[in-house]
Amino acid sequence: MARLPVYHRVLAQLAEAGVSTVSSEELAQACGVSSAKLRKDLSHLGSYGTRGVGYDVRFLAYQISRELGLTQPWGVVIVGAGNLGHALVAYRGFASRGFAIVGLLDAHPDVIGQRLGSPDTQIVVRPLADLEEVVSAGGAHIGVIATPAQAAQDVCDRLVAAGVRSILNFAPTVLSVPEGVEVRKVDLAVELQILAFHEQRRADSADAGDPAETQTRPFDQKSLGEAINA
Amino acid sequence: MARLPVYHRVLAQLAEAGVSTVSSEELAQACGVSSAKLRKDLSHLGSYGTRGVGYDVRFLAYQISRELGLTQPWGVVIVGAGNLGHALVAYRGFASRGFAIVGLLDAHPDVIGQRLGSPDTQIVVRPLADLEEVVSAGGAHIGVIATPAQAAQDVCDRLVAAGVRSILNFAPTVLSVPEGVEVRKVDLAVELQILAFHEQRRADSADAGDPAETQTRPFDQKSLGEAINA
DNA sequence: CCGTGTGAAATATTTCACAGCC
DNA sequence: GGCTGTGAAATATTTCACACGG
Repeated sequence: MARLPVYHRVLAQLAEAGVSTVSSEELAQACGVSSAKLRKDLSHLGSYGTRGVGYDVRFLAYQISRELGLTQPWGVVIVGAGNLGHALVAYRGFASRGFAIVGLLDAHPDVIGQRLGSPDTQIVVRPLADLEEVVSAGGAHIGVIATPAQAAQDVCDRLVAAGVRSILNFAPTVLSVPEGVEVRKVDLAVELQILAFHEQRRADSADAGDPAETQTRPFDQKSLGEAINA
Repeated sequence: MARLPVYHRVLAQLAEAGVSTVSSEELAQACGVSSAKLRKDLSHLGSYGTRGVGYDVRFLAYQISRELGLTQPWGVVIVGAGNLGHALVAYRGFASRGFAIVGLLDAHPDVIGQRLGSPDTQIVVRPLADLEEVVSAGGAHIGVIATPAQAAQDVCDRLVAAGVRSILNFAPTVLSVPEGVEVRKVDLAVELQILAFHEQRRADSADAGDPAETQTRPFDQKSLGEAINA
């Protein structure tokens, strides 16, 4: 479960829109969760709401950002300057949430030295060999792996050896890391496959009533659905 | 939960490496899950293993692909031809799993008409106005939103109106969709924030033993950690 | 009144542990 | 003997429903 960041983003948007107070019901709706779940989540942070009124938007946003560690800057190293690496560098959401890209690395000679990013936050692609130096000089806390699957484990090992303990992996591979290192992964094909599964389920239930068809798929659709859902 | 796609990918890799049989223990390790969980997940599909032996790699891979609906091709429309759109078009993992990009759309005049993709699977950026036509002509089942947050809800509405019922959203916004439409979202900033949270927790526990410091953060770290974990 | 905060109940998921089959 | 498949137990998460404070 990772809903705090969503709450935070929605609160930031509300604040920008000039809203000063929200009820759990309103905020929950905007975040796509139930109000009971939202209140339970927030209750873990403390009692920041006012009964009969709701939550102060800016105050709650601040409390969540403190909780998430967004009040201090985190250095991010991105390994892989392909299309995905480019997309990450261009992504506006990082800087605004306290993430600073302290390095962008790639193994391919053609892209090394390339200058990316907006004029104010320019970044140069450096050779993969500089990884250790970039991590220690830049004080990077988080490593992002945007390389081909083949290179991912090696890059991961080097990031860990250099002291990085939080890794975001876009390569379609299961990384093995020592105890204490946190890995999160984003796999585009996996997301599409989950959607395909639901499409298929819809197609299947469209021919419900055909007994022969039902016979050839002798599993429990309900529990399988539960098994694959988020 | 969405582990079937991972099992499938690892099985495909094993098959390619010439492995013909795996035990739940081995496969689980390669997938980064416990063997009990793996067996429980697989038991929902049927009894495809052999006691005392394990699973036939190719057979199990096929059964999972059937389950996921990977045995038939799914059309994918990508809206947004920025860096992320480019990355998605370039991603090899789609075609190999039965996903065909039937259209790539963008609102920006500069990129319309641009040709992307490898020589064999070329794709041209078409104007956003063609969305409805591309969806119906291409028989698209899945829509991918890779636009700025601002445009996402409008694009989503048009995709749904055109008949798309499965959406993968990369824009940092909560989409509202009618009943029966499945939305999955990938938010890069959210992933980084979750990692930042863990970094912060580590930093906090580093100054454990300082009572004053503990006093100023009067929440239950354990349950919060549980609340944010995947 | 209204809406938060929260115990208690209902669900869901994960883990255990072992019977059963190859 | 080894490994799957699975009930039963242990955890975790979500939902309910309402007491309590502003």
